[in-house]
Amino acid sequence: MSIYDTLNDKQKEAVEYTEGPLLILAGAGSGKTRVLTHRVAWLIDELGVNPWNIMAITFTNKAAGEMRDRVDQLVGYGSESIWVSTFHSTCVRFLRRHSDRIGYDTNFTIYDTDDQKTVIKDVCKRLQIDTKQLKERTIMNAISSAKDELITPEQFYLNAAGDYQQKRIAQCYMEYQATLKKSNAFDFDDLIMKTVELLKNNEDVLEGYQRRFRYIMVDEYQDTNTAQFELIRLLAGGYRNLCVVGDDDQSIYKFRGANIRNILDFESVYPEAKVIKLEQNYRSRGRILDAANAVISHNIGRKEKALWTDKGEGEKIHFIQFDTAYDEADYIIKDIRQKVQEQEKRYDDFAVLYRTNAQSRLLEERCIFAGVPYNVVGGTNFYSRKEIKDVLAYLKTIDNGRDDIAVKRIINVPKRGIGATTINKVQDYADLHEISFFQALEEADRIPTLGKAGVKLEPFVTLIRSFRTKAKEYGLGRLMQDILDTTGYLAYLEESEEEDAEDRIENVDELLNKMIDYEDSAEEPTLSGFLEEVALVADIDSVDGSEEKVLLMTLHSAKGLEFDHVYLAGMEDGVFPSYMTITGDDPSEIEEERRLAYVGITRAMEHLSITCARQRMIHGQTQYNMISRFVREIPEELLDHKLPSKKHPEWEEAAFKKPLVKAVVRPKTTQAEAKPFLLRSAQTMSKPAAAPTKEGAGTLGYGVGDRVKHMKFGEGTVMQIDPGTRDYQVTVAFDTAGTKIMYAGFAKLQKI
DNA sequence: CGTACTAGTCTTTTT
DNA sequence: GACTAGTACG
Repeated sequence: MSIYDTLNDKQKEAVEYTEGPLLILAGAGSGKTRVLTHRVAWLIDELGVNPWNIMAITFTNKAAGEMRDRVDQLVGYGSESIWVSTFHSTCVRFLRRHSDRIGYDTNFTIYDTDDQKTVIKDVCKRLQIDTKQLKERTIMNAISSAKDELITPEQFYLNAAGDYQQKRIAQCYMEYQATLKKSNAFDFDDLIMKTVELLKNNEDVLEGYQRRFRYIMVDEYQDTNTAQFELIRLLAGGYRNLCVVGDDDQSIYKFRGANIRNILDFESVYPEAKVIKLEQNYRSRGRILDAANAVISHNIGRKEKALWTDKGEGEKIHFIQFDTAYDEADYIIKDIRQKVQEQEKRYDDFAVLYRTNAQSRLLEERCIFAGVPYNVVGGTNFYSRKEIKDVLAYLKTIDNGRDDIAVKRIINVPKRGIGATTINKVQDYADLHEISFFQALEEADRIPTLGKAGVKLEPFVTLIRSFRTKAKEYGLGRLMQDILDTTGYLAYLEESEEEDAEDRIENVDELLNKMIDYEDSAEEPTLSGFLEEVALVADIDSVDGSEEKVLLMTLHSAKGLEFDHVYLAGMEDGVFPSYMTITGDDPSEIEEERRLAYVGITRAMEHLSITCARQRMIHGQTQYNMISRFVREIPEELLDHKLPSKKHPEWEEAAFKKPLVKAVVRPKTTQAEAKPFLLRSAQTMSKPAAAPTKEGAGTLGYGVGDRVKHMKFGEGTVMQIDPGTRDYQVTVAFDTAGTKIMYAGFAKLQKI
């Protein structure tokens, strides 16, 4: 009995077809990871390929690690020398070796989105761009998309032709790129684009890698962008043993430049390519699969596939609509708790998926309230916290003195009396002499404009220099500890009056632990190595599936995972599909959302619950949404409850009438109120509960002359109500706090 | 130079 | 509602 006997015919074919280009169209749950790992095993065991000659590119570090583990289990040796990593890590490895070929030092820094924004801001200032007219965000997105498409600043400028705005962006792009180069830094997109540049312009380097990587595999191929495709094309250019695995129906990263054409056109780029479809699903029950198939069939321009399963139809899909998002969250969490208590389930059998990170808050709250252990994936990244970025900036400053952003970030943290004026003067000097910011600091005594302030700079320079010396003899852990002590950063946190000071200290402590972990586990621990690992982690990477916790995450994060019971929360038009895509005029965006729905549904193995709410707060405003169109695309017989008819929907009609005030100021719901609408009386249902975009004056619940109560200011009298652009401005004369003008939505005044 | 307050934006998703 | 950038003031 061999390990390959457990594969079906198609899977086996894909495993054994090793020579030449191969496209595996793997539907959700069709065992593509099994195919990939067995394929690697096959290459090593049966064909005697040296693991060193195999490269596999995955989407996340987590997937890479899992792949290595599984190959290890199959083969038992050699898995450590297979090159398995993400696109970004792969490129960093190339660049660390050869970036001097394209004019960068090999100890470059990686700029994250925050750093990018700082640079862009600076660039805008220099180019005198009015950021009200041309937003930083717009510029950043434009540059990022350009890089995804391998468009250089010069090409961008040419493409702009007569378009003034585009020309301005092109100038920013040029200036931005120059700044990065001066700082010896790459942004995320550069990692790919510059690697392509490196390989294209250095034939010896390219040939070296082409010879080494005889077999290349790419997972989640549907989410690659043009630059990534070009990278693969170059690397596979020698042997052409390129195997890509993907599912066009699961392409959900168009906003990040993913080019679905890469999968649809694979056969035209590689005419000799073999195509194998994996259509048997081993994950989900029949009804779940039927629902997924029904939804995705509404998309046009996809590769026809028919997923099937022999697992039996399973139970119906559970659908409930609630009055409020609060009720929805309450129900989901209590339902999970009940199932764990009454059935033999573990908390990690459950996942709640939603469209936007903001939706996690309510669920999290309910978990705490109900005592349900949970893990939120994503949201605010650990590494984007202020205190973490500060400490990292110290490390970056020590590692790469040309990283101006890092230096400027910490030059006055903790306070050293070095303000904006001084920094600007130093920067001017640096610009004038074309040196880095730190070099300018070192020459502070030669900057005449500084005056007295210059004295404060010297200790800082000495401090950093001493760290650099220490960095050579200390281990990483000790270095960081020393930084925290010597700079007084820890003391600065400890003395902070802020409420979350303790959390921050914990976070810094956590970072120290990670650093020590890294030092212990890495083969050759270096500061650059640690910083790059930190820069390239994805939220999902840190998720440990064996913990007994409910997972809360976005649909995007859930890709590639599976759970016994999945809850899809917030299935409402305006939330999912998002407001942006509904109101936008690009129909392909709805299709992308639909693919996301498909991904969500197919995460479920045994049970699927779909929930939505009539009313929810978005950006601090109450919104009233209809049931998601995607739910309506599921055949009714697959659901356990009928959907309310769309023709005379009492409650939906209400969505266009004026709302009740009560709906806005809502105290915590009791259990009894949290009943799903299907169990409610018709009377309750007909209650108009909905909302035009702006609240009418009548909806405030009070008028001029009324006595009202405010949480902070106490009682007072309403003097005036003015319609503002978004919300009403209310002037209130408080008995004790004086007269205040405030926005009605924020003030939460209650009539007394 | 540092702080405290105000106004504006945001959120669709992320390596 | 939360966060951030920008401004006025001490």
